Amino acid sequence: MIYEVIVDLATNDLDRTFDYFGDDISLGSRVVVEFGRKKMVGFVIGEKETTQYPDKIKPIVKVLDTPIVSEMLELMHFMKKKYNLRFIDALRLFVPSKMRSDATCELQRVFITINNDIDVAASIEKLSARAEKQRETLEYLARGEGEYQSELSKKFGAGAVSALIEKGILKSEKVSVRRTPFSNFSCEDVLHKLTKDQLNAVKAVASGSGVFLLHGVTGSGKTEVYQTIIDKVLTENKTAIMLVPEISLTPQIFKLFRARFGEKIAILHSGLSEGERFDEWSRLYDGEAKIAIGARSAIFAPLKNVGLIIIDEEHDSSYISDSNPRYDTKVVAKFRAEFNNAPLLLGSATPEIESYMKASSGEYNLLTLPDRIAKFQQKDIEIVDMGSEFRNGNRNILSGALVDALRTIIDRGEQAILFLNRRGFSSFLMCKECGYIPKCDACDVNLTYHRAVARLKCHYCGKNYTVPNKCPKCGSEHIRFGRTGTEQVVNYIHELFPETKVLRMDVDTTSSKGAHFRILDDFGKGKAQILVGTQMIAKGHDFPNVTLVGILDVDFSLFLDDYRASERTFQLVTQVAGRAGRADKEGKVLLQTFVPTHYVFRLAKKYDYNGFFEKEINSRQVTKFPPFTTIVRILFTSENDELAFSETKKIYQILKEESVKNKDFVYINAMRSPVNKIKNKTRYQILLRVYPGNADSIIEHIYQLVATVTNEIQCFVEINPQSLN
DNA sequence: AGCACGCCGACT
DNA sequence: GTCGGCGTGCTC
Repeated sequence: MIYEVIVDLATNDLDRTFDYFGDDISLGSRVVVEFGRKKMVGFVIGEKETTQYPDKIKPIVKVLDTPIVSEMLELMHFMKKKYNLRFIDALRLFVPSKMRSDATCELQRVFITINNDIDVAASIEKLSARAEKQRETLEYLARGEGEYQSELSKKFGAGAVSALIEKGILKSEKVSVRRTPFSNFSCEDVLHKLTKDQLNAVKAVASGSGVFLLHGVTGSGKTEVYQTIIDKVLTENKTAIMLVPEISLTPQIFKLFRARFGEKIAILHSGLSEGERFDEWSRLYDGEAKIAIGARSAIFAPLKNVGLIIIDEEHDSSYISDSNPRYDTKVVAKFRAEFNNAPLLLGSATPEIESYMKASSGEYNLLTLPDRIAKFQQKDIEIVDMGSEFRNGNRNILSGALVDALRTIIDRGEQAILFLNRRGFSSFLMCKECGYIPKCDACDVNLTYHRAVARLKCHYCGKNYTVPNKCPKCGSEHIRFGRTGTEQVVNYIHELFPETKVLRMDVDTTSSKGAHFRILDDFGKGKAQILVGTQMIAKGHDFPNVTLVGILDVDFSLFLDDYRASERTFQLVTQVAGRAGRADKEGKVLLQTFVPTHYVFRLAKKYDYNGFFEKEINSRQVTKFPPFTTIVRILFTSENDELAFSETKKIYQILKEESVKNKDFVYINAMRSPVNKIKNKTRYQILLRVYPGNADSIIEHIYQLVATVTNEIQCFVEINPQSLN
């Protein structure tokens, strides 16, 4: 038989199969082949009877293992087409990196059993009195059916195990798959504890297929719903994948799911070493673990017979991979769910606008958990007008109201969280007195200040403006940009309350491994009364003693040059506010802003997601932004500026011409990329917006066009990009 | 990505 | 004469 092999090299001209011959090799096998005169690892992705190259063809040297199942081969083809990936880009996502860095690392694990013709009791007798570990090992094995060598060595030491093999008492064999016997258990005892809404959600998802959107406020018990449905799925002898944002993969979550599902879960997160990741992956592949829990990449978990996929905090931007290989986890999840005829459950307190629209239109099934469970209660959000603070002479980072509130909780011995926005770096102009922000005439998008040319630019259409030195709205001269860092806030608090301990959490303080958890843990234990931090303190942590949450500079996120700025801000405020949620204590949330009347804040104050959705969806429709259009960005990068320019222009002109004839084009323009030089490479971009109906075919066409660009220019196509830098 | 082949300049 | 520069092209 002729086999079609993809070699493990990521270059465009090797993005095709090479024919080799061999016998009885399964598709998806990882093989060693001679490529040129080097031995290389590759993947078998096809087979056929004949080859076009009968005189060149070589044999497959060795079959290592078969890590890719047919579902993943289909997913590979799907992702290649959808995201213009190379075969190998997709394949690499499906396999732990250890299997590449270490080609000899075979999937087969060594399984140890007691030799059939051995009398256990007699053997134990014969062992030396000092060989206690060996005796323990043998006794342990006699009770079960056998164990992986790695596990056994962990328990009794490698020495004891190998000594017993040496004596011929134990038998070792390489196995590629071992099914752990599945224990049936009932989840009836859990079901009766659920609220009516939770129960409805469980029933709907467990008996259905398609996409479900679970809209439940913070503390409404989404986790219970997830766990119960996973239980149900397991009793049907199926498997489940649960994705959470990387940042929510806290020890608390591990504990919660370990307690419920024990060894049946495998956890994949960025903190794992190559070896650990490989082990967890293997446990899923072997069928030993049935539930994969992890961040984005866990969607590629090697599970068979998937009965459920959950994406928690579905609005989180980390589900979109914005560096190579680029893909949208939700799209991949939908593919896998459909392939397995399994439900896909998206959960969030503040769903993505696009998801909620699909839920309203009936494309997704909407499930709601409107009530918080007893121990949680939403606290009032108080809006503090920083403009009026400023006019009254307080130019500090903290408003009078927030300082008073801090004093109160310090006196009571309670805790506070102060939240700052990490994205403050993006510089836009704002009037400190009236909150006016310059916007682009054509795009209804906030302008960004470019220091180099001292002008304001629109990142969506490229139009630029002069910088006003007076506010055009109120005439104030206090129109400027600026930002405050966590460090400044900490220093200021030290000045005000020298006795009070403060912890700081941001990129600077969490760069070392585990620092993240340590800071949160210290704060949880009460080692500090105030925690000052960025984005990373917004999620999932539950500190019962926190009774005050201060949101300091969320305006920055509101005025990013991003069509999702309002959405992101609403999500952020809702999420941060949820940190002060315990019912048995009084608590409040203070939100400092220069634009107190902005609808995002007005609606967030009332926790009114539906109101926000209505407002936002209207504005998206009017301004023709997603989900009513699809944004495509084609980025050209090169050290050769002239060439990059001319290639950009060439592609632009082709597309421009098409856009005149094609009604699906809403907008198209070419420009220098806002960050127009990175590592000495100039950057140009073409931005277009097209109606979603035929977006796929237009995008495919763009992929073809981009393939004609000379190799000297790197060219990337992004769909609904997260950032336009 | 490697690794060959290949066709010009400056060396014992 | 030949050693070696890295441009170009191929790997089933």
